[in-house]
Parts: sequence; structure tokens; C-alpha cells
Amino acid sequence: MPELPEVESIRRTLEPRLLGARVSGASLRRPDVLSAPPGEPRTNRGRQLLVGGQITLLRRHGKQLALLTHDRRACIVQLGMSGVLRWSPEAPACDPSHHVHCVWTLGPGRGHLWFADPRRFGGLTSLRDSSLPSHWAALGPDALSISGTDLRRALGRSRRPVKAALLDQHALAGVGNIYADEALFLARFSPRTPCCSLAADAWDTLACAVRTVLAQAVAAGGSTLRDYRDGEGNAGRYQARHSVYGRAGLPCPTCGSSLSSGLLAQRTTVWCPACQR
DNA sequence: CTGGTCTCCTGATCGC
DNA sequence: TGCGATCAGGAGACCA
Repeated sequence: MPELPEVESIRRTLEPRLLGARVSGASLRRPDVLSAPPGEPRTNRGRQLLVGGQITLLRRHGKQLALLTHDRRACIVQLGMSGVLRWSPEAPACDPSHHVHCVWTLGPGRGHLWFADPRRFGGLTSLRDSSLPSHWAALGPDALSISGTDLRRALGRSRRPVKAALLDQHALAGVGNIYADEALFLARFSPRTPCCSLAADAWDTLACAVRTVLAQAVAAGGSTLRDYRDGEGNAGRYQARHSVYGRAGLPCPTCGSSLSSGLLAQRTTVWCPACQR
């Protein structure tokens, strides 16, 4: 499940493949994965998929990745649960069971970029690059550089459990279920703690934990639990360093207590009942 | 407005 | 072996 570290790893591995390449064609095998903002006609999908443009920049905010072209078009890729964005020399086979929804042909001789997403929680969004800032302003600040002040400002008066709040992309962008649990473990906060009961310095601790966990995960190429691969098909290595996620019932790496598991904000949540208060 | 719950979707896994 | 039930989860819709 791609969260910020996985999307950043995809961005970094795709960058050398895509920068300077010209989009010579796009095959949208499943049209309903592409959406355009209100007001934009659903015609001219080629234009919306950057055909004819030269890719000049790959930008990430939270879990979203934007491909930008020289003529100021943008296409945002959202991977959702099961999304894959991958480069390969040849176009992928046209087998419906692979759930490849869009294939871009890159020239000259720059191979192919493709988007697959079995569960279709992800999708593509076409934008003018001038509307990218406002599009991303609707999300919170990027979690890789989140400050305690930003977190406290967004969430400090909320009564929600802090775990639920960390998953809110309007407060901070990029944290999903895995890294929320890992950050709360590092900060030693119980996931059920109401936001409004955290003191100012606790928000600094939490923001620092979020940045630390995400930066370490980026450095390890993200977490591969089942399907995740970066833009060149490599698995991540951070799953071996998870302290709590997926480790319910196993010993806490700090104190050895059995890790607890429960449902919080509709998400499986794992924590150490001894270390996290 | 806030916060909780439902819904989308498919594949893996489990119990019988 | 096979089949149905269950679970996983990002994010927006929806409702109290």
C-alpha cells in the first residue's frame, strides 16, 4: 500500500527514465480511471494524458505524484491501495488480469510508463500545472517536512484519537496506516490519545517521529508487504524494520511486551501497551 | 462544523 | 479440491 515513502521511491526511480522524454502516445484502457477537474471536457483524453508534451518535472506531495510537461500540463497519479506506476522498455502485455489501465509511450526510444491498479482506489487526474498549487493546498503540508507547529495548528483542538488524525490528508499529507503506527510507536504515544490532550511539546515530538520514520523508510526504498514495487520493479526494504505494523502479538522491540492490536478509525492498529501512553 | 461509518474494488486467505 | 465468507485499506460520500 503506497504511502509517502513508496511514492517518493517511485518518483526517484522514474525521474531518470522520464525527464526529457516526449510523450508520443497514451493508451487509456480503462477510461474511468481518468478524471478532469469540473469544467474540463472529458474529450481529448490524449491532451489530458500529456500526449505531445515533453516531461520536465516529477513532483510529489503526500501520496500524490504529478508528471509535468514543458507546455504546462500536469497529470496526477494517485496509487490508492494497490496502484503501480512502472517504467519498462516494452509495453506491458494486454492481459485484463494485470489491471493495466493506462500505458504511455515515451520517445524517442524512451520506453513505456504504465499505471496498473487492481482495486481501483487510485486514479489519474488531469490539471493545468497552474492549478497544482491550489489542488495540493487542499491537502495538508507534506509529512516529510511537517513541523510540530503545523500539526498542532491543524489538529490541536480536535478530540479525535491521534491515530485517526495522522491519517487525515487534510492535516498532513502522506501518512497512511503503516507509518502512522510506526510514528506513534517512535513517539511513544498511545494511538487512542485525544489530540486535544497533547501539549505543545508533544506535537513537536510527534512531528519529529513522523519525519524520522518517513525519512528512514524513503532511505530504505519503502515497505513491500505484498505488491509494492518502485518505478523499476524493485521491492522496498523497510518492512524488515517495522516495529509494530503487522506485528500484533509479537514482542515489542523495546520492552518485550506483547504488542496489542485493535480497530481504530476503521484501520487495524498495532501498538505497545507498555511503551505507548 | 466535527467526527464516525459506509462504500468502492479485487485478491489472498481461511474454515468447512 | 472447491467454494463462500472474511479481511485489507485510501479517500470521498454521507449522516448524526
